[in-house]
Amino acid sequence: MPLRIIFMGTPHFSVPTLEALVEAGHQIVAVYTQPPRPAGRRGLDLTASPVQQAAERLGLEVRSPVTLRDAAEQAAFAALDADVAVVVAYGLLLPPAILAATRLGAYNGHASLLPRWRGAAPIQRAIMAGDTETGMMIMKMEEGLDTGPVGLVDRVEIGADETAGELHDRLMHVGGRLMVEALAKLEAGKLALEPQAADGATYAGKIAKTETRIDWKLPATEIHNRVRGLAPFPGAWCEIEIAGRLERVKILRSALAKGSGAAGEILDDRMTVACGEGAVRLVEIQRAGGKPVKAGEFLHGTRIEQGTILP
RNA sequence: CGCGGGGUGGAGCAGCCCGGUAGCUCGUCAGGCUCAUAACCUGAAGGUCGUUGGUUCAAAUCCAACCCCCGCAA
Repeated sequence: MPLRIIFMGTPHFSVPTLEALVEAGHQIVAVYTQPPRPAGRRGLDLTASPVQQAAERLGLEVRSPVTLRDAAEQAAFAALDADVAVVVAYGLLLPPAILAATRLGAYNGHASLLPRWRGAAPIQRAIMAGDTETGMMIMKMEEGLDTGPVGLVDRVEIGADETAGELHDRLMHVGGRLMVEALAKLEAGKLALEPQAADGATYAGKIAKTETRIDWKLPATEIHNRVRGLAPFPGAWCEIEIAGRLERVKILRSALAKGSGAAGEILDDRMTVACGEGAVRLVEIQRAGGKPVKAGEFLHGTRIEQGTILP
């Protein structure tokens, strides 16, 4: 039995779930997403969200209200007479009236092992914290931020060198499958909801730009985790003197290495940098104005002398 | 009209200010050496220097317009 579903999501992460629901034969009565925002360097172009682009490709109705707080929007939502709302990284708070406006309620796909990493950036925070395991959870939404009871869990190992981008891509597909499974159970009345653990809640706050600069005084493992957690977006960065000028470069991939020295010191001709404790090798780098390149290619055009101290 | 960097053989860069026969580190191909934790030696191929127009005896280099890429900021 197909369900009448309202889908709510915005970034790439949400798209596989939308596609999986369509694939599973459900009826998507409307897709809610964040309105097109100016993007790009010229400042003028409005760019539709990835979810909107996918919805239009699939021939689905798209709605992009700025808020769901006013009565008119809530009435329009309720008038869809949906069975369930499926929410994945939508980006807007859902007021109680919305949560209660479908027959079965609103269900959210979240990329962490709740109650750890509630909030905006669970994937990045998990890697930055050095977690070795995370997962996808399907929970019933409540008023609180990611506090609802959990219906399904799929645990996933985090590789020692895995980046947020890679983990993101894996989890979004896991999330799609898990949501389809959850809805099948829900429809059959077999979705058991369990309250989240009382202890261990942490919040995955948005990434602030002050966190993206690499501090070479930190231990190597922390720097490596930060590089992984911020790659490919927004990217951890540091400054390197190139041709006599300090230039900002993003570090998109690193590896833990042996060696020690003053924090920020280049230890060899392979971009191994001493940290406050231990060392990391810079593996993939992007100069301002350039595209990402392997450290080897970077060095073909730019000599970095051993003994240089990075600020 | 938000700020800024850039488009040079397959890759990453230099050369541009001070116009005059295209350079560096790699890669590729051929041969040698031989098994080297991103080897070494010798030789070779490969470029309308983003596009269009202008200035000039001469333009990668100066001028104008346009296309594309990227960093910051939103």
